[in-house]
Amino acid sequence: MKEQELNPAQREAVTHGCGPLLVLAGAGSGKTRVLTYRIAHLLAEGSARPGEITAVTFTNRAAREMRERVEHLLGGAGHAAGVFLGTFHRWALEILRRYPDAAGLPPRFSILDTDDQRALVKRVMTDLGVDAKADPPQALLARISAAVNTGLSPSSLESGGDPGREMLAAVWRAYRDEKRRVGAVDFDDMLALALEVVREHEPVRSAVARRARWLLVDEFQDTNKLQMWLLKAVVDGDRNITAVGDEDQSIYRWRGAEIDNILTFEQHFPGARVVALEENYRSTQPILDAAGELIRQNTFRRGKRLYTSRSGGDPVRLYVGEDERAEARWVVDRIQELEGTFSLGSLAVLMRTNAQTRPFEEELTRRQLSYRVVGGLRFWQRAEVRDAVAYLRLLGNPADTLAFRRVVNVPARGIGAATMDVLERHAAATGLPLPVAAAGLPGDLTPRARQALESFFELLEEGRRLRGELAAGDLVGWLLEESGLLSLYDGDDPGKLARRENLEQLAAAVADADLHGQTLEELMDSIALLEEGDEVDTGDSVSLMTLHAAKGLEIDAVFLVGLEEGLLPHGSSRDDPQALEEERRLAYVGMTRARRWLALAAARSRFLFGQRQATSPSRFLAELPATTYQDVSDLPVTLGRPEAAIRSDRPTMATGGVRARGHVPPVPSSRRPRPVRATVTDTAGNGWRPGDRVRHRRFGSGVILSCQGRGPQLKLVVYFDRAGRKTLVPTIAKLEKM
DNA sequence: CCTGTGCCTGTTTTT
DNA sequence: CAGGCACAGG
Repeated sequence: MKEQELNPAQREAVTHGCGPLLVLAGAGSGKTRVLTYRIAHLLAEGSARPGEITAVTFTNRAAREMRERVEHLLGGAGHAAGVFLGTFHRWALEILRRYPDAAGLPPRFSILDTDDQRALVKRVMTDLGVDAKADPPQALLARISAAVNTGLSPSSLESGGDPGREMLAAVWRAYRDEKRRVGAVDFDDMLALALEVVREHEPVRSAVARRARWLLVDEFQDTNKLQMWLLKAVVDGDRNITAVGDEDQSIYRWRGAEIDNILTFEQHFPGARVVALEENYRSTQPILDAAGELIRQNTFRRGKRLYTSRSGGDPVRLYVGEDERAEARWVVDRIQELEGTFSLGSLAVLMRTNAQTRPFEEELTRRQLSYRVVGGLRFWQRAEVRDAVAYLRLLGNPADTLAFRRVVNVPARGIGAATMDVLERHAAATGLPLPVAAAGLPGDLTPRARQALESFFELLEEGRRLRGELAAGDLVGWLLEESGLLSLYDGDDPGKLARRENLEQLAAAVADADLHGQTLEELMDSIALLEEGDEVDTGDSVSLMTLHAAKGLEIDAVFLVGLEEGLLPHGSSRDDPQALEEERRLAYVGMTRARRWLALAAARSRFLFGQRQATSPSRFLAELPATTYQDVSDLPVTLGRPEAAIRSDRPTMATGGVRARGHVPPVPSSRRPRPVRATVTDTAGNGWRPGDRVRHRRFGSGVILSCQGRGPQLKLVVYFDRAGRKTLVPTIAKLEKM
């Protein structure tokens, strides 16, 4: 261990002994260095055995990087083999994979991706008779996710008689039941179920705690409530938790991140030592000055000031162009100039939304500069790859309804809506998961459909048999061939060729993983957990990416573009002071990625919404003192403070930085449940009775089989003449008596 | 049962 | 401008 390579604050953090430790690590202050040295230190000193260290990050990229650096410090690959080093989700998933019984899951439970989630919620909504037009499934899913991540349950939403919340609770409950039935978990479930298991099964908890006797958490500012509870549940004994983070870089509030977790760390872990890292080793002084001035405007922070011991550096540039094409032209002009100094691979254009890449792509293409869009449509998200993965999921989990629905007719086998209706009805009648019911080949199928289903299930059976015999890569190859997935893309138009290549790449990836000793199950977990930045090749091309995707990166020259009201800060944060602060942090994160060159850019008009619209410069630009940048626009630029910024509607803070205890921030309007129109046709007041004939807008007429619950929670089981058995909540469903 | 067309609507970030 | 959805025609 070479501890002399650390500055005094870093050394203090690295060599800290037992007990909670909070490291407030400003941007570029050596946060990863502290984490990796601390792990290496614990091992080298003999304080910890590898199997007692659990280090949790937010991205696979960070985990991988940390492992490499720890192993390097310890003298080579494999030296940190026993250390758990992975993302929160991977950690939770490992707990669930090891103790599926405790979580009430089948041994080979599937993992739903966002598309599956949306499809399932949509389905559940139609079953409940909720109008998907009024409430898009994604919106409900987002609210469910927010609720899960704050530890709520469906019943906690039901009080108060708000029909919108009741509807949400009903959808949530049905969605949850459906996942159970299907034997699948979604992303949020991983955390929620892991927490549940750990809380309710002491042997599991203590096993996890032993493995995490030394617990280290990266990017602590982005932990949410569930994650905090999970950490607290497994930290015992000496409470050796090391949390590293920077409140100024908290950018996942919309996903449940609680900036309070880092602001009030000492209340959660009394007696914690706090170490602040304020010396920046990344950026030049002008960049730090501008970024510091911006973030100073935030109130939800502890407050710190980064400094660097190096002097000099290029001034920060500001360019405001006529429109987004002028903005792109200016940026690419600079890129061409900088190409002499930096390699293309160390230049990046950062933006708020994915949609902003287009003009840059066009301009870069025009000048034949190579670029890559980080996190566009990702490999594992492509339709053909997801189809193949769905087949694999079905092999492992015969009850995987989502996977079944996805591929039962891919390639087309003549199983359309009519056949699916028969199957759904059969599944509802027998109470079996859809694919299991379908495998029983119910009687009222047309001969053609029966034939098609039969061969589909034979294929799956054969696949399950071959799983034991073939190497995983060969199994996938066989599957692609036999299922007809590959031949779907026969021919040589470029689209088909690309798809075929993707499928071949999938088979290659599986074969490769196989060689590395991963089972097919493990590989599929990895696929499900794969994310942003994981497939970034290190080729020499300019990166275009969102600010979120840039988190944790270090880039020689940064262009932060689209600094306009409505974009950055984004329009969705308009009425919410906390959301506005997060937008400011987002800009701050972007600026502090830059090592040596930083430019800020905006356009005066932008093509949005199908038409050209005038835009005004971001308030963040007005917040920068004119001395912190050099305006190089070819148009006169006036940076006024927009009305919203002048209105002092920011919550008041205790002086000194940390928010006053007990202060409850106002509920942001965007989070407040929106009233939803509920058609209550039960105006007579004497309710519904079994045997009553009813009519539903979509399902037609039917008869009530049974009633459960009362009041707004009343659920009816109705047998519809056309659509079969459905469970409906009459306060939500448009149901009328006949 | 599958595919193509045309209308409508809704726009953020993603482990 | 895009993607989703409903409907018509093959």
